[in-house]
Amino acid sequence: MFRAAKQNRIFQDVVEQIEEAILSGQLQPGDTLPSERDLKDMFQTSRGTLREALRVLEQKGLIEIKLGVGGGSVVKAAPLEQVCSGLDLLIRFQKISLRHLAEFREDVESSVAAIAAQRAGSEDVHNLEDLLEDARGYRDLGVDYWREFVEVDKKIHQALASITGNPMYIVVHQAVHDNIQRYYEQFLPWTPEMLSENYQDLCDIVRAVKAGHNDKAREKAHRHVQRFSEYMGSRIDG
Amino acid sequence: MFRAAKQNRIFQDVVEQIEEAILSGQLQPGDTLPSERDLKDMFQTSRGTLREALRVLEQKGLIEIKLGVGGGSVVKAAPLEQVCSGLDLLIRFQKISLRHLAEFREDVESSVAAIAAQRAGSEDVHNLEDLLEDARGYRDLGVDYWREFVEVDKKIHQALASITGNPMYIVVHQAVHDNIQRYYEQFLPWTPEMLSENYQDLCDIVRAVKAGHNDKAREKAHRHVQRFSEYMGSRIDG
DNA sequence: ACGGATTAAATGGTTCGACCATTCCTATTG
DNA sequence: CAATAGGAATGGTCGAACCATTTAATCCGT
Repeated sequence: MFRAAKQNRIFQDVVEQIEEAILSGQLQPGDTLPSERDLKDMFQTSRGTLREALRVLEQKGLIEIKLGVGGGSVVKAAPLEQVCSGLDLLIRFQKISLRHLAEFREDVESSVAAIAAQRAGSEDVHNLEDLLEDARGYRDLGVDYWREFVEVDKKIHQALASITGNPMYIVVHQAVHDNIQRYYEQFLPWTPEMLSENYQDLCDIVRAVKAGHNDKAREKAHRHVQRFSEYMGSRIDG
Repeated sequence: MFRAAKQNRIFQDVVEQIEEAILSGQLQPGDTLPSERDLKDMFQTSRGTLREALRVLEQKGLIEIKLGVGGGSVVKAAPLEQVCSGLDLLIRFQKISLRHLAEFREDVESSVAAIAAQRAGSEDVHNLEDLLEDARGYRDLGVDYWREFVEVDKKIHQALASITGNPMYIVVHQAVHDNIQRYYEQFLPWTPEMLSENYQDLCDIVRAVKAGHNDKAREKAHRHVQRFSEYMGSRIDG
C-alpha cells in the first residue's frame, strides 16, 4: 500500500529535483546542467553526494555525462534504452528459458508484422525490400555468412517494429531478440536449406506487409519465428 | 555495431563485476555483500567510487541498501520494479502514449488467454471461477466498489498469465498493467453498465479457458481489453 | 534474576580538500 | 598561416574525518 519513505538521503532529494525539472520541461533534452562544482553549491551539498545523484540520473537514462571542458551533464532525449536494458536484466536474472522466450517472441513478432502491414507506407516497404536484397546476398554467399544473414534478419524485424510506431514493441522486441540471439551460435548448425527457408519466410512477410494483408503477415511471421524454435529442437530447454 | 567503450570509469568496472556475480549465481538473492569499507579494500578503490557503483546497482534494482549495524547491500530477488518505473518514466516523458500501451496490452492479454486456454488444469479453472465470484460480488455492490472490482480484474489476468507457465508473460503483463492502472481513476467515470459489461467479459474469457477454446479465449480477451480503450476514448492520447 | 535503560560498535550517509585525466580553447612559435 | 604547446574548465578518483542509524551487548535498579 505504501512505499518506503527513506527520504533521509540527500542525493535522493537532488535526484528528484533534477528529475522534476526535466519532466516538467524546465530542462529540455540537449540542455547542459551546470558543472558539478556549481551544482554542489546550488544544492548546498558535497560533491560526492551530488555525484551519487548524477549517477542515479545517468542510470535512469535521463542524463549523459561528458568529459573535459565544456562537458558536463546533458539531458537526454528519451530513456528508451533504459527500459530495454532493464528488461534485459530481468530476463537474464530470472533465467528465463529459451522455450519461454521463443514462445513469447512468436506472439510479439506476429503482432508486430500484423500491425506493420496496416501501417507501412511506401517508404517503409522500400526500406524492407532493400534489406531483403541484402539478405538474399548473404544467403547466396552460403552458410559461412550466417552471422551477417542473421544481422539482416534482425534489422528487418526491427524495421517492422519501428513501422508500428509503438515504442513498446520496439523495446520489447529488442530485449527479447538480444537474449535469444545468444543461443544462435550455441544451438544452430546452419545449413543452406535453413538459410533459404528463412529468406523465403522474410520474403513472404514483406510481401504481405506490402499488400497490407495483416492476417497473412501475422501468419507468416509466426511461422518464421516458429521455424527457429524447431531448428533448436529439444535443445531449447536452456 | 560497437558500443561506446568508456571503460575508464572505475565504478563501472565495479558495477559489472558485482552484476556478473549476481547474474552468474555466485551471489544469491538475500545474500549480503561485505561492508563498503571491506569492498573498497577488495576492489582497491576509494569509498566514494565504490559508493557510486553501489548507487548504480541500487538503481538497477539489483541490490537494496540497509542502514545500521548488520545492514549493507542485500541482493534483491527481481528487478521488476525497475522495469515498471522505467516504463513510467517513458510515459511521463511522453515517449509512450496510453494508446501505445493499450495496443500492446491487447496483444499480450489476448495471447495469454489463448495459451491459458490450452494449459489450464481443473485447479486453475476452479481458482478462476472463485475470482469470478468475487468480481460478481463487487459488481452487485455498485460503482462505489469499482476499485475492488478492478483489483479482482487484475487478479484474474494475473492468474491467466500464471497459467501459461511462462514468466515472460507474467512479468510483461504486470509491468504494463501497473502503468495502465494509474490512469483508471483519472480517466474512467465508472458506470454500472461498464461494470456489468466487464464482468460479462471476464465470464466469457473464463468459460472459453475452461472449455479449452483458445481462439475464443483470445477473441474475448481482446474484446475485453479493447473495451477499456474505448472507455477512455479520445483522452487516451496522453 | 529479570527487565528496562545506557552504552558501544558497526555500517551507511555526508563532507572537505586535494589531485589526476580528459578535453577544448588560446597563445606561442616556426 | 599552421602546427604545436600550454592553460583552464570539467569529470573522475582518492583519503580521512565526522554524522546518523541500527543492533547488540552491558549495566543498573528492582
